[in-house]
Amino acid sequence: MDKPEFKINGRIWIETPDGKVLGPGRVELLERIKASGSIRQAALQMKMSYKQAWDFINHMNENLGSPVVISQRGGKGGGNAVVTENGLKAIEQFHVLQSKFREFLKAEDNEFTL
Amino acid sequence: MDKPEFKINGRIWIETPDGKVLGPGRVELLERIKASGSIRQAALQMKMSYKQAWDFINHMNENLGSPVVISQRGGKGGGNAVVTENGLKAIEQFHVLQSKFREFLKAEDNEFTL
DNA sequence: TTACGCTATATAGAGAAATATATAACGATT
DNA sequence: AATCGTTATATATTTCTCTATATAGCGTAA
Repeated sequence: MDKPEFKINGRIWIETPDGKVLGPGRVELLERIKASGSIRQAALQMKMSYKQAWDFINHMNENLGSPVVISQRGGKGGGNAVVTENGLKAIEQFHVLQSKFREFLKAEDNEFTL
Repeated sequence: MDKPEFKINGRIWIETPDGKVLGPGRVELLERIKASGSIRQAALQMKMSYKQAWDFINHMNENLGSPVVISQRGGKGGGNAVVTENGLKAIEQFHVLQSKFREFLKAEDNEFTL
């Protein structure tokens, strides 16, 4: 049969009254900062401009209760960035949500047929 | 405490190997075409350019198995557009999905706290 | 004290995406 | 035949977003 294959897909994020504050991209950014200790390197890895990465982090730091990344300039290596405890919790909790969402999508995947 | 209020939000859509083919906006467009009998009027109501509306419809017609909108030019009123049986099914099924998704979001809404 | 590489910030520029505009085609109605 | 409002299509323009670029600030280490 030439029935087209429809796939249900989607995206979830966390928002405050000020708008989106955390989503898959920002979480990946946090994880890469955690791994590399550098905003710049994380941005490069994701082929994202440093400015965008910095804007994301700044926005998260200001809207996620307490900072998720603490950065310093100067010193060994020129500076560094570390993910805070709060940031680690954000990563963890978003992963849980994302996992449940994937289950939802999987469960509904055969529910759309024309 | 000044714990910020986090809201989980998201978006779902239907896609084929060629990309997104149906989402909340396109469904609303179909509904307005159904109600008005006009692509132009539906686009105006949604403050969307006619071209964008037409492109959406064209893409849906070509990727949703069979056409969802049939349009004619000339004649009484200058022309008209009607939503097909297939289009009605698409609207209906997407609403079902969307409803389940809202339930999912609601259920998970307290699951993100920092 | 100089060099290094990163953070921090502003501004300019490129690219993409949406909109606006223009034009042709069409058929019932008058 | 002339009119009308819409569909259909192409092109130009605008708007927006992202990227690129430039510059300053910083502290450790050589």
